[in-house]
Formats: sequence, structure tokens, C-alpha cells
Amino acid sequence: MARPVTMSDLARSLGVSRSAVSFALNNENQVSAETRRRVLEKAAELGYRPNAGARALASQTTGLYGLVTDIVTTPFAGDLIAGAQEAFWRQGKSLIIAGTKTPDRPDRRSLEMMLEHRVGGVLVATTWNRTIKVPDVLDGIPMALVHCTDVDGRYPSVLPDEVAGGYEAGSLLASSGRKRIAMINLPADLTAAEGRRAGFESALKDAGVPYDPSLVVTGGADATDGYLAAKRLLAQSPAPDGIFCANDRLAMGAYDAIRDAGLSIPGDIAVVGFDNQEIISNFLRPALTTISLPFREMGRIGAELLMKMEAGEEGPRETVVVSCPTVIRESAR
Amino acid sequence: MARPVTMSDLARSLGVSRSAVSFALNNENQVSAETRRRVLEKAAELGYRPNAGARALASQTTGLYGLVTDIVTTPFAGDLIAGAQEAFWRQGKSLIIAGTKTPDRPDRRSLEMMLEHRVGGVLVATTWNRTIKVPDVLDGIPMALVHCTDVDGRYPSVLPDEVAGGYEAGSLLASSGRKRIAMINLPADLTAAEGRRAGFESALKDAGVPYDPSLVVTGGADATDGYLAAKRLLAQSPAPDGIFCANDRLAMGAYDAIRDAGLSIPGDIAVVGFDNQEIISNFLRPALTTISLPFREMGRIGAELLMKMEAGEEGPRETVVVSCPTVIRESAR
DNA sequence: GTGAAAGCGCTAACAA
DNA sequence: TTGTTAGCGCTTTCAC
Repeated sequence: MARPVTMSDLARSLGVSRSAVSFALNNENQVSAETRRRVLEKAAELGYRPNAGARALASQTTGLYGLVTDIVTTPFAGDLIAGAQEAFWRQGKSLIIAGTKTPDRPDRRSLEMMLEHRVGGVLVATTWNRTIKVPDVLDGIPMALVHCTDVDGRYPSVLPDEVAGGYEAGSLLASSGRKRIAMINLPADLTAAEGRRAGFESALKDAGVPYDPSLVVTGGADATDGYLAAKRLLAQSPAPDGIFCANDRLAMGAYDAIRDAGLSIPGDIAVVGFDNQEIISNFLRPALTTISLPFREMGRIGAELLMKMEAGEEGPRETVVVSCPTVIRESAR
Repeated sequence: MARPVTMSDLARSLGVSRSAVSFALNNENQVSAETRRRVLEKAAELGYRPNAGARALASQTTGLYGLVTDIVTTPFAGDLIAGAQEAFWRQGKSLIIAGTKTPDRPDRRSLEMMLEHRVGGVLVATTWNRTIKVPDVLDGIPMALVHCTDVDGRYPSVLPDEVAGGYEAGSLLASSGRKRIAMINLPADLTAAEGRRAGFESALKDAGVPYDPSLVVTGGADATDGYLAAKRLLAQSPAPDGIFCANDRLAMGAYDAIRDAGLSIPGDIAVVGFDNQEIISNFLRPALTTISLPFREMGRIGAELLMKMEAGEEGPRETVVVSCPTVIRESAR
């Protein structure tokens, strides 16, 4: 690769000063339209490309942001990264990504690396909605948490509205005429569990459908757990005619149990999931109606928050709650 | 955030020259052990962190690499990114990511952005194994393709061994004693389709099980397609006792058809998938035996290839084929 | 073994 | 409107 064309090369070949070129390129209004035109033309001709590092050094701002996450190996990763990526991109900024094995306590090294690149801010995201401990390495660098909260409460968070999501699920089931509505919840230690349940409960109450605690069972978070829990639910009589599964994997298991029992979805039992893990919800038969976890949106908002914070607009120090859109498919409507 | 500590700060507070500090920090053997010790100690005390941009400017090498992909929104993204990430990380390098809507022709802008950051190389990855057209913007910058090939054949590729994978699937089914083994294949225009089928065919032949073309049906790539295809297969008599589905989504649909027919897995029919989309293969009941698409591995290899190319070791210009490990679960063993 | 000094490519005063 | 001139923080010869 030949040595990249520099600004000086441009200036020299045009017979103008470097600052003239700089101004022309950066749209400062200190050059004549004519000069600007010539500069732009020559730049294109020579294939000039600004050197981001040099620019950063001189301007003291890199246009780089960091994302530290354990999420990289989950299906949510894509949306999160895409959302943040696009938001930064729109402002001409770039994203550096680092993974962590221990999201509860993001790797020091990951953060150090970002600091060495003088990122304008760091986004920390987790797969599960949880509380984490952020290392103190970041000397006051803008930082925002996505899908998690800081144990010390020093940084703003972007969180999904679990309660409203649960409410949506409950309403949907109730408004489809179901009378005995059950819920298969996540383990209580997951932050999402209580919110989803609480929302679900108020929805039933608001809809005038009895909320029966004995119809709310707690299991794990996987398909097998959902299968087992649904089996227990179906053993009751009368059996429920609607089940809200606190995540799509649980719903996947519930489908099996319902089928085993010779019942149909949504005919006998309507099912609503949560998370909208497309690969499950979209491909289950019948396709699963579910509440989506807005990772793309959260990524976008986190990125914007960060840029605002860096710009000194400080931004809301408090939590931003993002609503979880309902995705209506066939298992309940 | 206070102004970061610079090398000059360090040197001044230590009463030595900047170069002494630089040498000490970079493990050059031109400083006394004692000086090095003092420098390191002071650096830690002051929280000195090298400025990556400045270093890049002076040393003409940024330690940054780019990944351009359409894959970011798929479940494979995580593994790919993680694999590349880790490989770069291990060498103290960092990864910049850019998404593309049009993987067939990666965005010029994405590539431009990476060039501005003076990346040492670019990895281009796609969700589906395909042939793409790489824009000419990269003036001889090291570049490697993951899960795709360059239409102009200018860049090395890292590809999964589809044929060996198909062979594995066929052998597995044959060695479990199945005699009428069917295959539900992907649309012929997908690169993966023919490789997987060919491998499957030779496996059957090698195992002495008849390869019956009428048992090889082609559909789409989704669960619904798999369902329909399996239905057709099951309508034949005698029905197959083993089905190799060219991806896990097809297998997901096949499960439904098999169940509808009142047959059991793996009792009546053994099923083997491909891709190892964990969320499907791991949670289907019974769990799906499948051939995994080694994205993490491919990401790692692509990254290493890139670093070698940059180091001038040139590296194999030809394609690197990565084997697809079999993941044995319950649907066939 | 150590220091001085010249850049790397760019921005941003300031002067003309 | 244009050009001159300092740096930004670091690496890397080259003298000492």
C-alpha cells in the first residue's frame, strides 16, 4: 500500500496552504467557494483520506466510543451493536467493541484499552438485566449502562420497561377472552422476573380477570423449565386457557407440554412470550406472540446519551426506560 | 475528566528524558533496569495511559483492525465477533466494527471509515456463504473474507468445510443403523447446499447405504419449509428412518412434521441438523444433533490471517477451510 | 544508558 | 480570504 495522501500533499499540489485545505475539508467558512471546490476536487482525484489518529491528536477528540459487553455471544448482541453502531455512525463516530467474560465486573483491561484509544465515552451492556459493579478506571469519562444498573448509582442506565411489557402480555391474553390466565415466571433473582409479573398482575386486575397466585409458577429460564412448569399448570383443573411465559425459551417448552397434552394453540390455550428471540418466536408453530426486548432501541439511546454527555449536555443522570413493543403472531391475538 | 497524564509529565516528574520513558515502557533494552523500574512505578502511580492515536501517528501503525459485516443482526454475529475480537486482543490489537446492509457489496462508507482510522486490515464477513464483490477502495490494505469469497479472487477466504460437514452428518446417520436416509436441502443457489449434499452422498456410499436422489428434497431455508419437506418425505413408503436437514431451522420444522405423523425422534426417525444455532438445536426436544458452523473459529482464523498479512508474511492467498465439528445431542447418536 | 531533536498528519490560533 | 506557526503525544534516529 502506497503511503496515503496527506493534507500537505494536497496543499502542495494545489499551491495553497495546509490550513486552507483543512478549512475547505471541514466546511469552515474561511475559504472561498472556489478554493474549496478545487480542494475537494483534488482530494477526490488523489484519493485523499483524512488520518483519524492525527486529527484526534490535534483536535483532542477521537470520535471513537467503546462498547463493553458480555452480550457478544448471545442472539441479542446483534441488535444492541447495530443500534449503537448506527447512532454513532449517523454522527460520524465509530464504535470499538470489547467483550467481557465477567459482566458483573467488566474487565479492567477492556476498559483500559478503550481509554488508550481515548474514547469519548463507554457503553456497558449485559445479556441479562442486572446490577453490576463498574471499575473505577474511568476517570470521569462519560459512561452509560444498557440493560443493567450500576451498583453505585453513578451512571445512567437504559432499561426495558419490564412492567409495561408484562402488562401488555396480560392485557393481550385477557382481551382475547381468556379467563384462567397463568404465568410461567423466571427465577426470582432475575431483575426481569418481578417487573414482568407485576405488570401482568395489574393487567389482569384492570381487565377484571382474576389474578390467581397459584397459577403463577416459577422455574428456570430454559425450554426444559418451561416444559415442566407447563406440565404442572396443565395438571390443574380446570386447566388454564392462557399462559404468559416470561421468556420465549420457556414458551418453547410450554408448546411441547401443551402439545403433549393434546391441546391446541391458540385454540385451547393462548400463549404469549417475552424477549422476541426471533429464531424461536418466529419459527415456532404457531408463531409466538411475544413482547420484544428492544435491544436495538436501547443501543441507539445509550449511544445518543453518551454523545450528549460528552457534549456536556450532561443528559439525564437518571434511568431511561424503553418500552417493549408487542409482536403479535399466531399464538395469541 | 482531568487532562490525561502524558509521557512528558512522566519524564518531567522523574527527571529523565521522554525517550527514556518511551524505551522503558516499550521494553526496549536501552534503559537500565533501575530506570525502567522507576518509570513503571511512576506510570502506575500517576495513572499514565499511552495515547493510542499519538502512538499510531508516530509509529505508523494503529493496532486497529476492521470488521465489515451484514452478520451483525444474526445469531452468528456473536461468535464471529468474539472469535476475531479475542484473536486481535491477544495481540494487543483492537477491532472496529461496521455494519452493511448490502453484504454483496460492502458499503463504501464503512470501508472509508476504516481507512480513515488507518486500520491494519479489514475482515469482511457474511451471514450466508456466498460470493461478494469487494469495492476497490482498499488500496492494497490486507483484507480477508470470512464465510464468503471474492468474485474477483483477490482476497483469501476462510470458509467452513461444508462437504466434510455433510459427510459427518451422513456417516452419523448411517452408523446409527439407519437404512433409508433422506435429506432436506437448502435452495440450490446457496453455496452451502451443494457441498453439504455432496458430502452426505459420499458418506452414504462409503457406509454402504443406498443414496436415493428421490429422498433428497429441496425447499427453502426456514422452519416452514422444513415442515413441508418432511411431510412430503414421510408420505413416501417406506418412510425414511433418518433425515439430514441442511440447517437447524429446517430441522425445527421437520420435528413438527414427524410429531404430527405420530412418529418419535430418534426412535422412528433420527434427525441431524446443520449450523448449530444453539437456541434451536439446544432447546428442541429431543435436543438436536447437528453440525456446527464454526464462526468463532473462522473469526479467529480470519483475524490471524490479517495480522500475518500485515506483518508481510503474506499468508496463504488461497482459501482456508475450517472443519465443522459435530455436536451430538439426542436426535441421533 | 541517556538525552536532544526531528517528525508523524492534522487543527486552530494568529498574522497578513 | 489566505498563509504561518505552534503544538497534540509519541517513536525513533543520532549524538553524547
